Amino acid sequence: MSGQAELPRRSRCCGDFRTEHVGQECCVMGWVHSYRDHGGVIFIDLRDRSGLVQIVADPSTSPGAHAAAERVRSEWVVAAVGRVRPRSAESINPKLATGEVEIITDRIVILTEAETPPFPVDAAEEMDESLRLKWRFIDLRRPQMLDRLRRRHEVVLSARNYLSERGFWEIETPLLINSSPEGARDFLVPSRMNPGHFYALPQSPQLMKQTLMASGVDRYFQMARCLRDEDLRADRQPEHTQIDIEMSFVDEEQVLETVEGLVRHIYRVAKGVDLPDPFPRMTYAEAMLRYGSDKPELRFGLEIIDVSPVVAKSEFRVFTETLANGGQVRGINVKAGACLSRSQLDNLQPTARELGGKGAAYIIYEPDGTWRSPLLKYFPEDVLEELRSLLGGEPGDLFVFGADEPEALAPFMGRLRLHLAGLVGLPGETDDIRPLWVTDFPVFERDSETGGWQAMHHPFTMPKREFLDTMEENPGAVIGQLYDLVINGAELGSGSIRIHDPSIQQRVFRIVGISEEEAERKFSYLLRAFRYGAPPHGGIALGIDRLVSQIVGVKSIREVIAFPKTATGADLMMGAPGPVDDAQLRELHIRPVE
RNA sequence: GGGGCUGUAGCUCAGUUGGUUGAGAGUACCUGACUGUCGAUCAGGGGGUCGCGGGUUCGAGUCCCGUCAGCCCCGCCA
Repeated sequence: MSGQAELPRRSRCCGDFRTEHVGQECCVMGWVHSYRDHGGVIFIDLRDRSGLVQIVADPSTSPGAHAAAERVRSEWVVAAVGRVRPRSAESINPKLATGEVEIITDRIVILTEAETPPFPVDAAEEMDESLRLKWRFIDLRRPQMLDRLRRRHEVVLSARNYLSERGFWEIETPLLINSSPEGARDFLVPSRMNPGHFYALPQSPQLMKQTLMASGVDRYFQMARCLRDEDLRADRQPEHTQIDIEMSFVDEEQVLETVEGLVRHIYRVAKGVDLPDPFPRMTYAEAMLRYGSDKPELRFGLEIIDVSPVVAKSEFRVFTETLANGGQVRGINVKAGACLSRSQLDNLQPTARELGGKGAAYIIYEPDGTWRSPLLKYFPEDVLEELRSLLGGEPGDLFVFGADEPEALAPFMGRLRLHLAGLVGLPGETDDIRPLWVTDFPVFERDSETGGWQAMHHPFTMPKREFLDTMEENPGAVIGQLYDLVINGAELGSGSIRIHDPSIQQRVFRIVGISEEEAERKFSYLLRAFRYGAPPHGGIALGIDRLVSQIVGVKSIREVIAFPKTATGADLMMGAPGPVDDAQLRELHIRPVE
C-alpha cells in the first residue's frame, strides 16, 4: 500500500544504468514518466533528476510486480526492485542514455500516488508561462528545468571555489537594514518593537561590504540577495542574486584581473568554453559613439559611424538643418540589408520614433551597384560615393541614418542598431561569447528632473587621479575608476574603486548635493568607519541570474530562477503578495491609507 | 503611468466578411483489448462560463467599450 511499505534502499539513480551494471541486483526510485501496458508485459519509464530507465514487469515471472505496474499512472512515485539486464539488439533504444539495458522487476512498491498533472512533464511544446509558474513544482520536474537548476548550482559552486582559493571569505550581511531614499525604491519591513520605524531590505550590500574592508576583512564575497521595488523586465526581478565581491589594497587593474579569472573559470566549468584572455576593453565614450550603448553587443558589426561631414554636402534639409543646429548625422551599414522588404523599409520611420529618434532615413546600394532611396534626389553621385566609402558599403548593403543632437542620437542609434540587426537575423544562432570591459564611466551625470549633478553609479566611486584636483570645475568631465562587465550585450556586472579618503568623499557629496547632515544620516556607519582608517578598496557585483541565463542560453532570467515572479511582481504558485490580518497590521502599528 | 501582443476542453491549438459546428482537432484522462514497447497500437467514452463584465445586432467565440491575467517594451531600475 502506498506509503506504508518499508522503504528499500536505492542502489543507483535511474539515468546511470549502463551495460557494465548488467546482472546486478538493483533498486530504483522515481516518478513514472510513462508506461506502456501490452496486456501482458508492462513497460515503465522511471524518471529521476538523472534521467530515465525502462522497468519491465513480466506477469509470467513476477505476477505481484505486474499487478502493481497495472495500477501505476503518470507521475506516481514508485520503487522498483529487480535486476539489470541487457536489451536484445532490436529493442535497444538509442534515444536513452540507459537504452542498452532495462530493469526486470520482481517487486514494485508504490511510494505515492499522484493526481494527473495539469500539463505533461514531457511536453513537446512550450506551455503558457503563467501556467508553468502556478504549477512550478511540476514545471521544474522537466529535465530541461532541472538541468538549469543544476547548472546554476555549478556556477555558484565554481565561483565559491575560485574565490575561496584566492583568499576571499564568504560573509553574510543583514537583510534587515536601514532605508536609504536615493536609488531604487526600497522594500520596507515594519518594526513591531519600534512603532513607526521600518527596516529596509538591501538593494545591495554595498555599504556593508565597504565597512568590512574598513574592518580588515581584506577580501570578501557573498552570494547576495538584492531587493528592489521597481518594475520588472525579462532580465529584472524584484529580488536577484549577485556574486558580490570586494578587495582591499588593490587598484582597478587588479580587480579586473581577478574578476576576469573568475568569469573565465565559471564559463570553463559550467559551459566548457574558454573565454579570451584578457577580455577586450572599451571606454564608455567609445562604446556610446560606436555602439550607442554602454553595453555593446559585439557578436555583429553594424557599427555606428559619424557621417556628418559627408551628408553636409547633400541637399537633404533634415540633415543639413540638424547639422546647422549643432546636431549630428550618424549612419549604420546594414550588411546585406538591401534584401529587406518594402514594408520593412516603410516601417523604419515609425519604428525609429518608437525607439526614441526623430526618424530614420535609408539608402540602398543595390546588388547591381545602383542606388535606391527616397532621398536620392538630394544626393549627388559623388556624395553617395563618399558615403559608400565611409560606411564601407558593398553591393547589397543598406545604409540607415539618424539625425539629432549628439546626446540623444547615441542611444537612439544604439537601439536602432539592435533593431536593424534583428531584421537581418543577427546575431542568430551562434555559440559566440563576446565579453567586454566597459571602462572610464563618468562619475557624475545630470539629473533629468532637477538638472543637478548626481552619481552615475553611486557616490562612493573614486574619480580617476587626474580629475581629483579639479573635479568641482567641470563635474561632467570627471571619469571614474568605474567598470562594467558586458557579455553579448548584457550588463553582467558593475563595479568600481571606492573612495576611502573622507575628504574626497566630502567633496563628492558636495557636488551631488548631499549635505553633511544628510550624508551623516544616510551613510553614518560607513563614514564613521572610514574616519578610523580605511584601506584603498574596490570591487564588483556580478548578476548571477543574468550570468546563468546566458550560460544556459535563455532570454529571461525567470528560466533560471526556481520560483520567479511575474511582471506585476506576483508569485503565482504561493499567491504572494497577499492580504494580511488586521491583527497583524495592528501589531505592526500599521493602518492602511484610504 | 504609457504603448504593443496574447487569452477557445487538463494541455497545445483551429474556428472564414457576425449565421449548417445546438463549439472542433491533436494530445492528456477514463474503460476495454493486446507479451517487447519506448510518441506503443486498436476500439469506445467523459470533458467547454470561448478570461470576466457591459454594449451593438434578429443573431456575437467572431464587432465595440471596459476590466482582469500573462508576456514584451518605454518610463523607472544610484
